[in-house]
Order: sequence, then C-alpha cells, then structure tokens
Amino acid sequence: MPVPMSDIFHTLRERGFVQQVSDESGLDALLRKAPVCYYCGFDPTASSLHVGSLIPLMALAHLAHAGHRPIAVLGGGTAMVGDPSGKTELRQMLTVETIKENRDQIEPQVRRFLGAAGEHALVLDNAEWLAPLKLLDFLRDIGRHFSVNRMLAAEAYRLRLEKGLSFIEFNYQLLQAYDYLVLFRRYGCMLQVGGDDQWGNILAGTDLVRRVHQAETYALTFPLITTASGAKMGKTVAGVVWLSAQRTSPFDFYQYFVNVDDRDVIRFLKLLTFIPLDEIQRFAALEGAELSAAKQALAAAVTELVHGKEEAEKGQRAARAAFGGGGDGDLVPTYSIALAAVADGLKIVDLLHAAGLAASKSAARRLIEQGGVRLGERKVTSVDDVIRPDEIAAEGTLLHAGKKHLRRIVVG
RNA sequence: GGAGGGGUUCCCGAGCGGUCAAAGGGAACAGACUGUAAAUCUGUCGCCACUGGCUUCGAAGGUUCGAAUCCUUCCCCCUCCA
Repeated sequence: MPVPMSDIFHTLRERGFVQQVSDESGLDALLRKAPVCYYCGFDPTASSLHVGSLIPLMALAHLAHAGHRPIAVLGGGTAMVGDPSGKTELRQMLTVETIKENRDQIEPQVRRFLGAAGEHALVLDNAEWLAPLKLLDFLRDIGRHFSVNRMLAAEAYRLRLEKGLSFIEFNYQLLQAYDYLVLFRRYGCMLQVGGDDQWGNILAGTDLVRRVHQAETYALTFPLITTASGAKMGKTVAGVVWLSAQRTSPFDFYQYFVNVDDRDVIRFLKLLTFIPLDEIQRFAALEGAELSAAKQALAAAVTELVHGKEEAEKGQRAARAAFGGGGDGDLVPTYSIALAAVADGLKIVDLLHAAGLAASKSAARRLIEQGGVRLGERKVTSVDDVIRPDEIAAEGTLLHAGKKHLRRIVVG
C-alpha cells in the first residue's frame, strides 16, 4: 500500500505543478513532518513579471497556505549575469540601475502571493550576498565544487555550446547554487522550486549544499507552460501579458484569459487559480460554447489574484459591454478626443492610430481596407472616412478594430 | 593574436550590381466559418502627404548612372589554431 502523500504535495501534483522532483518520497516526508522553508528566484530582468511567473507564484502560495515558509529571492545579483539556461543567445546586459528599478517594481507583485505566510514570508535580494563576493575566495570555496565537465554535459547548455556561451553566463549556475547554500545556512532552506529550465541550476544548488554541509536538500520544478498551440503562455499581439497594470491593462489581462484555447482552460484553472479541484472537474465536463463559462471563471479568478476583486469585476462587466451587449460601457478602455478635433472631421485612420488600435496609419488603412473597422453600428468602408461629431454618443461610441480590439471613443 | 565563415525586414532564412521594400516558411493581423475557441480557406504584413514619395538589409565612409549585393575601416558572432 502506497504511503499517503502530504496534502500539499498531493495538491501540487493534482494541479499539475510537478515536473521533476529530486527525491519524491524524501520531500513528501519532509513536508509532512514540519513547516519547511522553501524558495524560488525571480530575476528582475524586466520591470514586471508576466503571466508565466504565475506558475511559481501560485506554487509558492499553495505551499504558504499549507503552512510552509516561503522565501522569494529577487535576483538583483544574478540578473547582472544573466541565465543562459534554455536561451539561444546572450541576453542584453542590464545596468545596475535598471536592475534595481525592476526589482522594486517586481517586489510588490511577488508579495501579493505570499500573503498567506504573513510575517514568515521573506523577500530577499541576492545582490545582498552576491555583490560583496571576492573572486578568489569564491573560486576557492565554491568554484572548486563544480565540475566543468558535468556542466558542459547539462542539457541547459547544449544549445549554447553550438551558439556560443560567454564566461559570464557560465557562472550563472554557480551563483544560483550559492544562493541555495546561503539560504540553507541562514534559514535552513530545504527546497528550491522553479520552472523546469531551472532544473540544472537547482540541482547544482542541492549538490553544493551536500558537498559543503553533507546535508540533503530538495529540488522541484514546474512544467514550462505552453499553450495548446505551442506558444509560450502569455504571448499575444501586443507582446507579453504582464502582471503590471501599466504594461497590460486589467481589461486586456482579463481578455487574455477569456480567449484561451479550449484545450488550455482546465489546465490553467488548476495552475492559476485556487478554485477547488472538484469545482474545476465540473468545468471539465463542459463542452463547446459552454466552455466560455469556464473561461470567464478563469479570467475572473486570475485577474482577481493579480489585480484585485474590483478589477476582476470591472473586467467582466467591460467584457459584457464590449462583446455581449449590456454590461458597463464606461469600463471599456477609453480614448477621448477634443471636440475641436472632431468638428472638422477627424479621419478614422488617424483616430485608429491615435487610440492605439493600429500601430501606424498604414496599419489603420489596411484594417479598414480589410473590412475590420466598425464605428458603433456603422462599418467603415473607406480609408478617407471621417468621424462626425454626432456619431459620438454622450456615453461614448465603440470603435472596433477587428473582433477583439476596441476602444470607447468619447469627446472630452 | 592568426586563418576561415557570418551579421538581411518580429523570428528562421533566400538574395550577392539594376526587374529588391527584398523569395520561402513561421508568427501576427483582417475577412469568411464559429463559441470573444480550434482547424480550414482568402487576404494583408516598413513608413508616409499611398497610382507617388521616403527610410531599411551590423556601423561609418567610398566606388558606380545605380549597392542588401563591390571596396575600406570599425563593431559583434561562430569555427579552427594559439
């Protein structure tokens, strides 16, 4: 008879978080015995995390709920080096200032998911211990434990051995391993989690802890989420779907999830929401158009996690206004124009461009030529068409660019 | 440091003196079909004052009536040698 899993491990597995584990039964036993200190790193390589980071964040949150102690490491130090794992090319080097700014913006995004752990949660910046390192000491104390032969054999570097790998990047793994060592020493951190591309780096850490302290620590990775169509999750027209409301409006964020591929809904519900599994099972029974109920639940839940309840509800009402009829029109992303501008007859091409519905006027023209533009109920058929003042209702008029992009036009 | 190969439009990748805003594929966008899904089909896919003009092919110069294509210098990448 199999040993029952600890609740949390079971939960993670059921929800699809587990890709690889270093010692499954060992980790399971550990998690059942006592609160475990665990960590996950987030390198501040951009000024916001994106939906891809929701997987590790959710895993941290689940563990925190289960009473374990999370540490989120913001990689202010590692970001100065750049992780080559799974990347084809050397990433643009970031300045120290940029990294700090990024870190400060990302921190609240991370904290939001650690709430359950209260004061037990820690958010650290590895620049704190990486920046003061002395090269010679580091090489003697840490470097000697690493086998270049083994590193070169690792899957994570394979691509780079063909394309080229600079020495700075080659050090990344040592730094991340050192992070684990530091956290083990300071906080008794026993588990590191991360995306599956981090597997090699995480194992390097458990190896290092073992060599230095003869102690066993654990590694767990999450699957790298791609959409059913193979793209990385969170890539869209406008690029990445960011957690930052400045970079991706809550409306667009909500829309992203309402629009996921049918085949992804259930998986995303499990990974990105706290909706109980039995409830998700009910969604799984839905088929065809009914699935949109599941998509709305998904969008509402994720938006709430990231932007709060209020934004989630707004997203829902705005979506209804934009696509369903009814709903709340003034929640739809709005663009206001000066009365003077319309009075003379504003070209719709210019309006599309100004309102951000078309990247350029050429694109706007194209859109019209292809019959993708609608102003209120009127289909715009000519590139030279203008918008008349009387076409803008007091509560605003919807300008559609294609089926999914729209803006509420108001005079103001 | 030496020898060789290479840097092309979002990505991959052809082009190698005019017919090149640059083949082909992917991505993306629009339309049709639908369910704010997928698949499929069709179209589009540098910018603008759009039957014309302007700016792109690592950077800067040069040759030429004319260059992504030739020359010079510089920057970056790869392979082999050290």
